Amino acid sequence: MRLKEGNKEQDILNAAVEIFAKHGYHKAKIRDIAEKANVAVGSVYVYYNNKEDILLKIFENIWEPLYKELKKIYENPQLSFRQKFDYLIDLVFDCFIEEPYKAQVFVNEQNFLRKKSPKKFTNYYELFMRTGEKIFKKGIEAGVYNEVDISIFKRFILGGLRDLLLEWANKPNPTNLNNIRESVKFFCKKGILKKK
Amino acid sequence: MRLKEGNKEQDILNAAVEIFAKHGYHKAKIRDIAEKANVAVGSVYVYYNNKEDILLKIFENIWEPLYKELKKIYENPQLSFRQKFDYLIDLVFDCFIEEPYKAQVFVNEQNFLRKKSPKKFTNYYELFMRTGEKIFKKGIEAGVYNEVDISIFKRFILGGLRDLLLEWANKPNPTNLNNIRESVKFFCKKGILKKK
Amino acid sequence: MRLKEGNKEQDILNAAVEIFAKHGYHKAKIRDIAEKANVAVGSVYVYYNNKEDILLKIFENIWEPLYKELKKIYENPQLSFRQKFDYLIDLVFDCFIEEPYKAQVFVNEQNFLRKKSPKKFTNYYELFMRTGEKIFKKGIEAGVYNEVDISIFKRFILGGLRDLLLEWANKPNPTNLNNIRESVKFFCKKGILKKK
Amino acid sequence: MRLKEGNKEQDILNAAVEIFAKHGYHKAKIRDIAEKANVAVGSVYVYYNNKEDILLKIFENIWEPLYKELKKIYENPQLSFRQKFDYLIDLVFDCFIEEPYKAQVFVNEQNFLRKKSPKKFTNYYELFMRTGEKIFKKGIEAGVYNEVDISIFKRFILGGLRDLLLEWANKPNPTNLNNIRESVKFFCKKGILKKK
DNA sequence: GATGAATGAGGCTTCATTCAT
DNA sequence: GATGAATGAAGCCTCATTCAT
Repeated sequence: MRLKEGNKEQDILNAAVEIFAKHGYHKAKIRDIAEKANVAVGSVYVYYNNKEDILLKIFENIWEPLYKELKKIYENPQLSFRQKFDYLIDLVFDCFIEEPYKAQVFVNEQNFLRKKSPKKFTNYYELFMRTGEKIFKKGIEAGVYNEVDISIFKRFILGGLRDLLLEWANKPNPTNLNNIRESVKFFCKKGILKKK
Repeated sequence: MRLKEGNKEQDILNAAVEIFAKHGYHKAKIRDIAEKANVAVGSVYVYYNNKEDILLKIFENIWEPLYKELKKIYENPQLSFRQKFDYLIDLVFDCFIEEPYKAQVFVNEQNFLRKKSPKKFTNYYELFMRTGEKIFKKGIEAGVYNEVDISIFKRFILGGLRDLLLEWANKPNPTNLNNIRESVKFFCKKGILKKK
Repeated sequence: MRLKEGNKEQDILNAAVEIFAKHGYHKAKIRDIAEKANVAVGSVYVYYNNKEDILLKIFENIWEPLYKELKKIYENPQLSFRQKFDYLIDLVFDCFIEEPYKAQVFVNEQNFLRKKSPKKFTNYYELFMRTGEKIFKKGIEAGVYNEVDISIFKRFILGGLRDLLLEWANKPNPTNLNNIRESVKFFCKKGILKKK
Repeated sequence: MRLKEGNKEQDILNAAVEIFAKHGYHKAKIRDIAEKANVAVGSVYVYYNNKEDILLKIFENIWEPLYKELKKIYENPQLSFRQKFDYLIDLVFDCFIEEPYKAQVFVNEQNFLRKKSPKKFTNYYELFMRTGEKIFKKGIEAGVYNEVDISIFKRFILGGLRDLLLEWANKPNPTNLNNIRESVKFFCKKGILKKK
């Protein structure tokens, strides 16, 4: 039989990330994805059921490693809660540092996709959020974190990160991203008001 | 019931906010907007050049009052920087507290619209951001705020607020919004780490 | 407002009959129907939900008058059973005598459509068949017709008519159709075996 | 279970009959046929040039034995014309009595296929029809059959049989088919009108 | 022969926008 | 201004067929 040529499945996914990032999911055309992947239009449908399926796969690929890494942080007894917070932030940034297109898709399409297909959206997102929540909860119990409303705080943090990622992704530059990362850590930990 | 007063322009805008919120800008149909507004499809084009034009108007209507109110806060010598921060947060929440549909459009469509038509996007957004920046700058100079990177901080705050607004808008409830508001103020000012 | 120009709904239907007849339902293209009707492709969807909907309408238009006329025959006390049979046959032939395209669609697409969308298929078909059945039943009770199995006989007759209609429709010619009509009447009434 | 004996060609044909029957020729997918035949898609094209070719082969397989059997009837001097008619009807029913799928394909696809590819359609069909015609002609000359228009009568009979076969094939049951068979013989021979 | 990955032409349908009244 | 019928470009997806192994 005819063997698989190269890795079309991955090529298509990479192309989709770029096309979705540049034009947005709705304006992105399957034809453009296929062309970018050096693949025929029909081949896209050999590997994915439809356009939405591609986007779902992209988010699966984002949230699965994020969750798995966060789990390690959560379960690591060596780390202080201060460190755990820093590492959580690092995790998100590291996920996108070399991949601004992925960052754009992540920021721009998640809300839409979760609303449209909540059943199909990757479970790793929920797992990630719950694990983050558990870290905060333990940190509060340990008296290290302030007694914030965790469910609100976690959304706030993630939302803030998203906007920063997007801005960076429009003019990607690793140095900037590291500046951003440290700034975020600083004011998430210290807040805006100077200690007296 | 109040009789139709012939303010079709506003009826269409209100309808558009709801339809955009429910289906997203791209999936929203002009026909649905017209129906919701009790207006013929053609009438939509009497008042707006095209679909995008409606969305631009919605954002104009959001950012103009936000900017104007923020300017008052900025210029008010009576307010401490601590208060100014609180008021800034209140401003954003008050803008949406009775209008979850508006919140959803605000959160979901701004990035897309700014990217697609940066020239046409309301200037009040930039004015608002710059004014916020000036408040922070002065607060830092006054030694009240920590020396955060303002351009990063402002995006972070706004991003965090957006995600929270969206979550709330999916199950709108004024009490919740006020809880969220106070939580946000707390940890933006204090940070997550407890003072020793 | 813009008024309806001519009668596009009917134009489209007429065009569809011709295109369906020539190419068959499955190979028929909406574009060809639109062109034949001197109408834009989109206009087809102003009047019909989809391709199948057009075909359903065609069969509605065939079976509704057939049923209504047959009902008159059934209820007419002036007619002998011998006449009723002749009139039934005439009814079907008259329905198609000037319209070979309609005959082709009638013959070629009914089975498919009934199988695909039994719920949406016109009720007049069932009504027609039941009325025909009632005529035969009464004719048998009156001792005029042989005691054939009606449910079988009615299908046989209709099936035979269909094939004849199709052959005629491929080379339409009113004279032929009248020959066919009289032949059918003859052997349906007398059978193939000569009376001794 | 009998082990696979490697008769892919026949397996594919059998699978095609079932798939064509269930979905209709146009909606039938080569992939489904291949799956049903436990064969790879490509293998279908080892044995058949294309989809239409499969259908042509199915009809060849139907009409060839029909013709050959009818020829025997025609040439058999032992049989009365009365018997010849009965045997003709039996022939058609026997062809499908164990194979409702084949009946469905026979009824639903012949018109389409003959129209689309008259050149490629099996010659045995024409031979069958001509032989049937000859039987009737001789029966008329012998004064046994009524002087019907043979070319019309043969189409009528065949059309009637088709509709009955289809109805039966949708709910196959050998007993019913034998009832149908006898009914058909009865009224084809006697007609609907009772002898006075 | 056997396989199934790869292809790409083609069609149905949608829907923002236009325009005649 | 108001209307809604009419338009037609554009895109997702299907699937028969091909072909490299």
